[in-house]
Parts: sequence; structure tokens; C-alpha cells
Amino acid sequence: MSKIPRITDAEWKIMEAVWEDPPVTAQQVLDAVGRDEGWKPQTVKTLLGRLVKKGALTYEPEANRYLYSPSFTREAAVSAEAGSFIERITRGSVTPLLAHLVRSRKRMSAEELAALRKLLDGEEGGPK
Amino acid sequence: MSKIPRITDAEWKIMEAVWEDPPVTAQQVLDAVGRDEGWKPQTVKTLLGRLVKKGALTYEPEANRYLYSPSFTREAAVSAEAGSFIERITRGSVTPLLAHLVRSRKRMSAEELAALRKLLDGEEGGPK
DNA sequence: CTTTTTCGTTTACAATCGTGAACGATTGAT
DNA sequence: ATCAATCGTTCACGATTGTAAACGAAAAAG
Repeated sequence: MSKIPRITDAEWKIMEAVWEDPPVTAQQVLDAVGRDEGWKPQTVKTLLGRLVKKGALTYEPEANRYLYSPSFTREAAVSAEAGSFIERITRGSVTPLLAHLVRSRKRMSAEELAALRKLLDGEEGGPK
Repeated sequence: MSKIPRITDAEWKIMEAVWEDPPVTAQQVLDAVGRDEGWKPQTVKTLLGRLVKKGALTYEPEANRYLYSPSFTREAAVSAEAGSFIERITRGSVTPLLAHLVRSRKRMSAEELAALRKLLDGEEGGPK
């Protein structure tokens, strides 16, 4: 599988909009993020272009414009990011990170908590 | 407390060396990271300088050189990083991240697992 | 058909980052 | 005293990032 490229902060916002409901036009992305991000149309265009160049998006011409689609799932991207994040952290404990995650549970649903607990239980015994 | 600045990849390696055993001299940092990072002395100096400017390190002159110390703990830095990491992720589920973390448990000791589980239990009921 | 709008592409430009050389002040060695 | 090694500081330089204007083609409007 082709490597997932590094997505920058600004690009990430674009990707979110694309993942939301692909395929999308530049206009749709603009409406979705440009609005509350305060970006000019050109900024969105530039970012879309860069993401295509990086291989994070693909497009197919439709009428006179492009329909952009993600080259990988959001889950895959998050995993990759987490991986490189952990790269820096490996010298020490990941506990502060986990603690932070669990504490800022604003974004963690009950199901996610349950899933995490299950993961922990599963890992406890040290499988394979 | 003063805000924790954004630490870049290269800078992070320097910080690790400083956290390891502060206060340290530039020479010590060089020995610690320059070695296996393949950095020239000047590179280490530059990074130390930038970190001081950013407020991530403080120094006090000793003899003819500086003794550098971190301005905040590693835990605080990791937490801050995690926070900004989560910033991008908030639009969706953090589960892929958690799964990744737990699976790459290479760096998680039994105690850490236990601590995390305890955190989960504590949070479950949803305290104040 | 001409004018205006919309597309994607090219170019721009300051800020940050990675990597280091250049430089002047000191210190240590001879 | 003099020369070499070491310090921290300044400057450098290409690459990436954030943010966008310029530009030419094509489509929509009149």
C-alpha cells in the first residue's frame, strides 16, 4: 500500500471536508471549511492542489471541474499520524498522552470507552 | 503558567536529551543526540538557541558556557502536543488513535496499563 | 458573440524548519 | 604572549507551510 503522506494542519481541515462526503468539488470544500476558517477560495484551491500532488486526494474531471476523493480513509490517516506522533514519544512513557485522551473525554463516547477497555483487556494477556 | 510553545521534530530530540538529565551543556546534548542523529555541533547549537528563544529552555552561564534546563516537564509537553494533535481529530472519533496506542504497547509497562485502566474506571461514572 | 464568472494552474512571499558555515570572544595550551 | 580549540551568536539557504494574487481557459450570462 502506498505510504500515507504527511498532512499539514491546514491540509487536514481540507481532508476532513473531503472525507465528510466524497467526492466533492472545490466549491463544496470552500463552503464547508472556507466559511468557518475564513479562507479565500484561492487558498482552498491551493491546498487541494497540494493534496493531489502529495497523493492524498485523487480527482476526476466532471463537466468543467474536478471531483476530489480521498486516497485513503480517515482512520488510516489518523493511524499514520498517531504513528509518527508516537515516534517522538517513544523515548518515554505514552501514559501522559493516554491520560490526556481519557481526561478530555469530551470526544469519547461511552462506546469508545468500552472499546478502549476491551482493547486493554485483550492486550493484557499479551496475545500473539 | 506560560504557554508551552510548539516543539518541532528536530527540537524535540534536543529536548529529550535535556530532560534526560538537566542541567546540561551544549556538549552533553551533542554527545547524547548529535551522535546518533548525525548532527554537526553547529546544528545542536542552533536548535538550543531556538529553544531558548521559544522559551522551552532556560540557561544560566557556568564558567564560559551555558547550562540549559527545560522550562517545563516532558509530561507537560506531551500533554500539550496531545492537545493540539486532538485538535485536528475532534471532528471524528479518536478510537483509531487509541487503538493504535494500545496496540503499539511496546512502550507500555504493566503499571501503565493498570494506571490507564484506573483512569478509565474513574472516568466512567463521570465525576465533576 | 462579448462580458463576466468560475476553474484549475502558476507564481508569490513571508514565516518556520532542518542543517550548517562564518564570526567574534574566550579559554586553554604551548 | 601566541596559537588553537571552544562558546554562543549571526547569517545562510533550500524546503515546506499558510495564505493568496495573477493568469489563461472555459462556461455561463446577457
